[in-house]
Amino acid sequence: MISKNLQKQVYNAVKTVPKGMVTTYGEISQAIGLKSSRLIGKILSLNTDFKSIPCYKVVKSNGHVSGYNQGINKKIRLLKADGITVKNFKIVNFKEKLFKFSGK
DNA sequence: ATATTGACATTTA
DNA sequence: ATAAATGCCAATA
Repeated sequence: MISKNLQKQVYNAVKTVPKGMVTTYGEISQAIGLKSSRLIGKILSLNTDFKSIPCYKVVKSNGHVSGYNQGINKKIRLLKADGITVKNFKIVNFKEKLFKFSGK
């Protein structure tokens, strides 16, 4: 189990991502103050509470969409709904869609 | 204390 | 391009 405090930090970070933007596990981990992306994936997997946490905005650093308990297909669909173009499980213009917390 | 695992990232070859 | 190795944090056995 992950400390709820960690989860809370992850949720906060994900919610900070503006519409039409996505983020990566690495960015979130940095935003939390860690350097490991694995924690993020695990925490999100424990919750997958897409009602409150838009974890569909979280993708891999290379722009490849992965990880979604509800189904990767669903995640892509949600991304498209946010204005993100996904092509063959990859985000188009990923760099332009990537939102960096880097900072505060 | 160590070993394993997890929706991963980065570097090197 | 892919494959292998290393790093990293937290929880569990």
